[in-house]
Amino acid sequence: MNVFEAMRERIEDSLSVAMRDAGRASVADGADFSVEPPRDPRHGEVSSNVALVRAKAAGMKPRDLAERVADALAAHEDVLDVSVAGPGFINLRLRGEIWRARLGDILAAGTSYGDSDLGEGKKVNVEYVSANPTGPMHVGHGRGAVVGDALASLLAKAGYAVTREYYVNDAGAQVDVLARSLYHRYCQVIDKETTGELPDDYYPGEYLVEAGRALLDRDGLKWFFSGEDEWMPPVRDFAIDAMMDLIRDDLAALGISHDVFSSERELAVSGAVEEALSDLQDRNLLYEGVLEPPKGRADEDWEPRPQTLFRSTAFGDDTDRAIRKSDGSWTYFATDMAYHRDKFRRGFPILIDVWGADHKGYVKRMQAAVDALSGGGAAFDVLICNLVNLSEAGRPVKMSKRAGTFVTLRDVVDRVGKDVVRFIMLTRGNEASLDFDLAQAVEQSKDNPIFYVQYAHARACSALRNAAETFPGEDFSDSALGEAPFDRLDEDEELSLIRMLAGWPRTVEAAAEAAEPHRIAYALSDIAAAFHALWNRGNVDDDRRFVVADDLALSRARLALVRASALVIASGLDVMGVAPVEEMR
RNA sequence: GCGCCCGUAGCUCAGCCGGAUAGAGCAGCGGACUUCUAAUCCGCAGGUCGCAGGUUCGAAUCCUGCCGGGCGCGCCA
Repeated sequence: MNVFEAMRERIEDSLSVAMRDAGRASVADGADFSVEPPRDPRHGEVSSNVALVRAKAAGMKPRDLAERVADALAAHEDVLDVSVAGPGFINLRLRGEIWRARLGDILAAGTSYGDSDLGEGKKVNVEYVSANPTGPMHVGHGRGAVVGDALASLLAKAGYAVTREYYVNDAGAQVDVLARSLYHRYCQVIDKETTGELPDDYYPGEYLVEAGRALLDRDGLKWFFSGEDEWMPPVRDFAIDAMMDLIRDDLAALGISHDVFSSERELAVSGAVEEALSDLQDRNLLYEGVLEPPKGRADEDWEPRPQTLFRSTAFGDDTDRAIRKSDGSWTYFATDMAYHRDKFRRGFPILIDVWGADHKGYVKRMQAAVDALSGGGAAFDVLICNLVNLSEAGRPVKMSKRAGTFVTLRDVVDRVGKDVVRFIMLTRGNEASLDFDLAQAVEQSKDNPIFYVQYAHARACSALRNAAETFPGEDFSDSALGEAPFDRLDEDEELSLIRMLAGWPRTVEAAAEAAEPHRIAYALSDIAAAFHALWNRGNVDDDRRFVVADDLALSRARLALVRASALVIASGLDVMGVAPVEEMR
């Protein structure tokens, strides 16, 4: 049970009662008012602004309406105390049992506590990573990967049917360059002397030397004496496969696997682009035109050129967009439009893309395109992930591909571990830039949020281990603790932690609705803080330890709270893709 | 020039679709350990929410205009 949602319904009922008693017509219902824990605990346990929001429609002063609703609420058995405060807030205190009973819910549900049907099983496609298959992933890609993956898990927890998708940009000039780079390495492996140095515009990474050897192993000297026309297609395929293997390995190291990989090239050859454009053509959204040069920027190479344009300005874009290059091939935008149309037509009414900050300027045109191609039927959202600034003990890590000092995502994951990387990547909103300090990330102190949260979980496990020693033979399983006498939990700090845990379903839903997985990290930090505070009381006062040797019943009740805290933390870590630890040693 | 993002305590940042006296961590100061791991906790101090208007019962939040910073701006993906 979600206490706040349950109270929302009671407030709705009380509102109707109040209106009827006042001789007013009932006001249309809806979720336009808040039911939430107030920031200041002196304002009660549950607070609502319903009277402020509905006063106008009710034709009453906010405080008058609040008084009436409060009177109706006061009659409810679960409500201990109601007051009207400030401009017309209704503040409630509930019977302790309402809160305590949530411990039973948590112990019964385990880490699936907080699961919600908010999404009503609607299909959502989350496209993330989509790094070009030209080399290993860098740290910036890693952020998009973690944010996308956590968002997908979050939406799944909130009741959406989520598909995790990767768009492989395996078409266009860059994969040809990749193929040439690989071919060059292949030739170098065979005969370094005659092949010569790697040209400047080729991909320089060592990983292509390995791929070159692998190509030699597979095909022998077959391509060494042939012309580019001949070797390009097979070598390109080989290169893309090799790079995708590399990327999949990098992702696996982060614990990420996608459900669907979509190929740009397959899309281009399947005629999907022509279909999409013909859709637009039919609706008169394509035309031949000449774009204005961008203002305020001197561009020597600018030449006015008539080209096929998509009327994206009709959907809020700043300028219309080209769909064909001068060599006759499609622009990236054209294939990407076809791709998004394809996703929509595969039955996803909700599309979410996770992109890097360098693609921010691309958002409007894609929104315009999805709008046009779905006839407004698709909800499309883009999460932009800002830069990651890597540092080491406060000093920025300088990276240069040429100097060979480039730090890859894999380097970082191998250094600090996947769980640390994932957690750190979620400690900021995705649009804010993120400082990632390699030294601080593994520091064992409260400066390090992942340590702080993991430590709380470990401590909880420790308390349970201790209980098993103190009370040999006693059953401290989740189901046994679910039967503990919760009414023994009557101290303010205990109740305050219980209320925090009871708010977990609300946190999950709010984070999912806002598509902000980082909120989970913040919520876990809050819960960990409350848990640590509770723990420490036991250091000051023996009677307040979780395990009290001469009072089994009290111990069981407290351990139920301890276990419930661990389960909620584990539930949040699960959304983040982080494994909870049971001890820190 | 245009577009998007950002500007909150000395520092790094939260702030849920407008809500009550703006929060947390770090740094600073003062306390709590013969530990269910003190790897933690408690307290104190610290703010014209960039500036100026507007919208309204109420604005850090929404709107407009400035100031300051970042990113992007026809055929690269």
